[in-house]
Amino acid sequence: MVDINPTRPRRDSYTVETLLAVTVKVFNERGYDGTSMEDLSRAAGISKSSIYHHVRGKEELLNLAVGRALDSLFGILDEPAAAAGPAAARLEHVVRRTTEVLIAELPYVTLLLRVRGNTSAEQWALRRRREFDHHVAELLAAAVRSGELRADVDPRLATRLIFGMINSLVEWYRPEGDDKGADAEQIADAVVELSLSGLRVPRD
Amino acid sequence: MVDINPTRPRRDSYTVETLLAVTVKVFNERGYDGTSMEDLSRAAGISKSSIYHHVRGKEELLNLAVGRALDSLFGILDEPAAAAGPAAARLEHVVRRTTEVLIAELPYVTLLLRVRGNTSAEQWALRRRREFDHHVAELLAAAVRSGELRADVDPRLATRLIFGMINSLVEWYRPEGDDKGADAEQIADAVVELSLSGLRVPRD
DNA sequence: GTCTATACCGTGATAGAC
DNA sequence: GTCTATCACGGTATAGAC
Repeated sequence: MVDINPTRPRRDSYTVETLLAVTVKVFNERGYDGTSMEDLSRAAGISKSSIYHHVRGKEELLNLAVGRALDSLFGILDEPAAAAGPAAARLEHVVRRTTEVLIAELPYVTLLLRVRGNTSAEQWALRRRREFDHHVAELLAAAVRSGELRADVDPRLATRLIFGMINSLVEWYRPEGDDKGADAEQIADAVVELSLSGLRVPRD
Repeated sequence: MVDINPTRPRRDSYTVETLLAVTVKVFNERGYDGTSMEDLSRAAGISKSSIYHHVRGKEELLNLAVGRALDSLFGILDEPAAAAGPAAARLEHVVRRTTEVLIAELPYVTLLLRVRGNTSAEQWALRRRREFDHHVAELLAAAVRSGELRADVDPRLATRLIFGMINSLVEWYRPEGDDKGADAEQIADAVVELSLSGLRVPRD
């Protein structure tokens, strides 16, 4: 008989997937470098050496986590609404979806955003993040050229500030209850509204 | 004869201040936990044990750095333009000055923003940061109540997003050349403009 | 104020039994 | 698939000479 909820780690028998979920939680609490294999074994409820049965070591756990986050983010760029139509509408879609994906994959994206580039695998993650940002900056620049967005703010700078706004979610957002979807909706609205229309009351 | 530039660390004879400058740089590159005393001694050009002559240990260096960043930030709230006048104008001043201070004290604020709360000193730093944010959220809420800002965005959420935008500077901004002040001005303008008016072209 | 030498402990990782 | 036992290494920190 198959387990009803395969994403929740069960004591007695881990898979890489369930072990990863526990691991990422601890990494985010204590930082990657601040987490020892001892910490992980305690959190998972198994011995250190049992962890090595599932993965090569600590760094492999990090790679699996950030890889998953990157896949989710790049998936957004392939969505129809991000690939065709007026540039400003495509931008709005990417901004909204990035916010939603960040919330849906919160632990994994959190870890991705904290990677500093100490190892070569981390540097690869940083390069892919820059690639994603660059793609969005292109979109924003196109919207400026077509007159849909203001020309008096540097597209690169604006892109960075908007991502700063979105990415900062990992610093404070904590899912509560079962209406995580509604939460995400409300926050995504605020992000889109703030970045496109601003806080000031409209004059008309 | 007194040294011309006491903020630049000289080989042969460190002070706590000059040692701190080197330390913070390395902490930001490799992460606090990822930095060993060996790393610090190599970067400073003195032996490990010489470092212990100046400070009690690694954690004291962290405390000194984040304390300095917090002092700079809280100094903003005492400025006249932040303490009196219409709420929206006070908010705009705090947003602009926070951006400027962050750029002026970049290495120290960067370290502050990366603190995760592993030790009690780090938890204290997190509490003070929240205190600062709370103060600004109050300002924003007051501006909403007086009708100066839109009422359809939650003040707490808006505050967090704006700080997210500002704080994200530490992830990518690198001072270049000698016009650091001009840089700061341009970025602060963009932050204020984006958060208050948004990217969309005005309709009037 | 700096050095060399070293104590001591926690770390990531392995061996081999069950 | 998990365990206990153990290893080699690198970490923070200290002692004491110059």
